[in-house]
Amino acid sequence: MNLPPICEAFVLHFGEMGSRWGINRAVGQIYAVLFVAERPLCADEVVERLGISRSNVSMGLKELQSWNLLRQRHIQGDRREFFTTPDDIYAIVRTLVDERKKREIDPTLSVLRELLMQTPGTDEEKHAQARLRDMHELIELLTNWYADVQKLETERLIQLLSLGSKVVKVLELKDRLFTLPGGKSRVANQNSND
Amino acid sequence: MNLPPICEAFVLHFGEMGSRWGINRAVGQIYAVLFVAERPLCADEVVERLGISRSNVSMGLKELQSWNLLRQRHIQGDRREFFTTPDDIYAIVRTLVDERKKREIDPTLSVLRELLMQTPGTDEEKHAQARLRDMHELIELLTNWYADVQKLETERLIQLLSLGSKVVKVLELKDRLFTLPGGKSRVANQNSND
DNA sequence: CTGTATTTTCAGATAATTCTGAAATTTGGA
DNA sequence: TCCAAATTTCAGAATTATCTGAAAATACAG
Repeated sequence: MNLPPICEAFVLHFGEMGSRWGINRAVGQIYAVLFVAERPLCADEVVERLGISRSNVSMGLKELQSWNLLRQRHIQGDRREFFTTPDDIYAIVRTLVDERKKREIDPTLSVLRELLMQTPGTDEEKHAQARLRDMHELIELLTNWYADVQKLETERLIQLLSLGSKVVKVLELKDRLFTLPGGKSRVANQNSND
Repeated sequence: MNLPPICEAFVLHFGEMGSRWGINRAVGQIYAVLFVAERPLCADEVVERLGISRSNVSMGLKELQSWNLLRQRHIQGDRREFFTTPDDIYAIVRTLVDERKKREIDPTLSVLRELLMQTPGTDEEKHAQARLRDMHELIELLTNWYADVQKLETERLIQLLSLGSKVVKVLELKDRLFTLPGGKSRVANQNSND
């Protein structure tokens, strides 16, 4: 691997981590190399830095492109294509989450919905459906939250995340205002599940 | 596969999805079978339902246990061990996130910190460190948010998530209150990054 | 302690994924 | 159009991961 020590350590770690997700080692390493590079690199430069075959890099770049994780650059008078990762790391994470959602969550939701439509034949199936309903509800809660929060500008998102659970103080206040002394909520809570 | 249609469809999908994460197909299927089962199952019952070898089930159960994803039950006068998933799906997701964080995020954070301590030898390394610093900062923001929110009771968590970006209205109000007419924030924002 | 039910381990078989080099294709300039 | 640089494709090799059956280990009643 033809990289300065800091970059090499990062690339190796990132490749390793990538392989714990659905992404294979080479693809993870290619992304890491582009992520730390000062300028866009062409495929042959990636080959040189990682010491893997040209065809492997070609396939890896294609895969990363299918995830929308790369930007392409053309340099005047040069036929090669150059690749970078977006400068804005928040944009990278948004893309990553969007794509994983599209590939993993959405199909799961549609399977769950389909199975919840079916008429259970036995008590066993009835119970299974109840479990799937819980799962469906939770995934919807999470994806709706994400869809909502995703619309925010990065600065607002950072504010929101920095606040963490302190937001709950607002909720507690709201509860105090809208709850009768007995403890029962005055307003029905659509997400209450017990 | 010896399961009613609804269960079978779910188990197959879940196994498929599991294999896109670091988890292999059999392990995903074992978890799915236990998740939809009406009562705790012993290893042989899992074998019967999935049609895979006894040893594969044994290894799969061990792996799931190392993720803290199973509860064990002993039945009076029965030598076998019975397994279930927790009833509370929120508890399941919390465990899942905790474990993934422990295995993937924490090691990454420590690699990033280590690399950021090193003295860069070249401009290339200096630039790489700047990128790693961005990544480190973002991961910290996300994990701190999670650590904070994780402490909430499930009902509060649901409230918080249901609110989504509506929380931001509070932030906007806060900004209006604490911002001078010129537009510059009156209070320094520790997380501003532009 | 003995015998049996149950679980675990692990070497080798099987299957799946990843990687490569060579050939085919595409691209853009002359 | 033709040529050469650049990229992509793909069959088979190399590597990894997964699965199995048989053997070993463990647990527990009597």
